[in-house]
Amino acid sequence: MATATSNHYSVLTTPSSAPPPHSESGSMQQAAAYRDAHTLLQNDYSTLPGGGHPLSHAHQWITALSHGDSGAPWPSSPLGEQDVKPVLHDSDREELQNSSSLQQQQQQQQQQQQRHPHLAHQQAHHDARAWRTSTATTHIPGMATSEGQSLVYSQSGFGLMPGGEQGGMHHHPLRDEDHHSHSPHLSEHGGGPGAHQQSLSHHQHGGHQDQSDEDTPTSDELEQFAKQFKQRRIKLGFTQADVGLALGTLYGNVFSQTTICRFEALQLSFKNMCKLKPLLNKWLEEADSTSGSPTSLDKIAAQGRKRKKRTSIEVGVKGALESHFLKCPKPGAAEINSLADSLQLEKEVVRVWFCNRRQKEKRMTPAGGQIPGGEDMYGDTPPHHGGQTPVQ
DNA sequence: ATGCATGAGAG
DNA sequence: TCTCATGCATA
Repeated sequence: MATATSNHYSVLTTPSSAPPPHSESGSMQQAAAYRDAHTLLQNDYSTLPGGGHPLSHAHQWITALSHGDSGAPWPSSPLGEQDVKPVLHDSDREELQNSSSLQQQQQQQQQQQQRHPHLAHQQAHHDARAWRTSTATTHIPGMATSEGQSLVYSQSGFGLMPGGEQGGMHHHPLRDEDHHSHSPHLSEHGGGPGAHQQSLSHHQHGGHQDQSDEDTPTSDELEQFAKQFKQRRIKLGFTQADVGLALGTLYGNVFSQTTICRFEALQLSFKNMCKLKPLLNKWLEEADSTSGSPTSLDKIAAQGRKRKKRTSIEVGVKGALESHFLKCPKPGAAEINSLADSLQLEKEVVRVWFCNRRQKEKRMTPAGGQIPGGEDMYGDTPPHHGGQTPVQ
């Protein structure tokens, strides 16, 4: 049946100290102490015996940002050197951004760094799915942008939103909602993520507000950029991981190889793509100008955190899950329970599987060949909460 | 390159 | 609880 992790994860609790890093313990009780030998071996996870505060890896720096950009924003915690991030050059982000040279007209020098005590609003109320289905429908209304909410990510600290401002970026082409039964998808980028060069370069702005179209990347622009980026990156001899780390030194915002990869493959949500683009754009400039010089790429030690071992779901089980997904993308707790029971999986695993599955459907360039614009996908149609109903 | 997982934030 | 951004671990 399921592989190693069906029952319990290797729990090698150290006899000395093993403070469960999980602050939450509502749904996963047993999960309080995964300690995988692998993890422990690969990364020197010191479980902070003293401080004991479960820092959430990358999220640490939100605290640092509050200090402003004083060189090395890394709090590095009281532990000293567990994750000191040597910010080599604290290049001025402002100036560099102004000098956008080789890229498009995208200039968002307006990066106001608003550090609230909390930095919230991670999810704007817009729907970021199917962002490349630009010309989806004809209706595309003005879409009142929620000006009030700052789209500042809790993680971005700086205003690196493409909109320059935080008030005008929820107007991407929303794939026709589920209501629309028609979708003149002209995206004929046949072949998937590798052969898209479509020409839907048009702006979905109904010609209303919005300060400038330049700063709101269209799906097409993003595609082109991603492609171009990858090309340059490879030409310069950098790996995706390198870029991720470099972003850390440039912005204090480290990203993993995974994220870079997904960016290049356009496997992120529109919003996410927009957020990352300026960063990567800047990196390109940096890398370009520095090409030839010994760019000191630092290897930042991986932050520690115990992770549950990845559950490998068997193909058969996966198939079953997919079948259910087709019928009901959003199963309720009860259904998840029964499913988990019949499939002999943990409820959490099933729940997460569905979550991930939904996410996968939302990003474009779906693996399954789900071409955006190909009508509506599964009966998404969440008949509730206007929270995610973008079109207003 | 991608599958499963974590966690913040919102409802 | 869900979504969404993100990443460790792995195929």
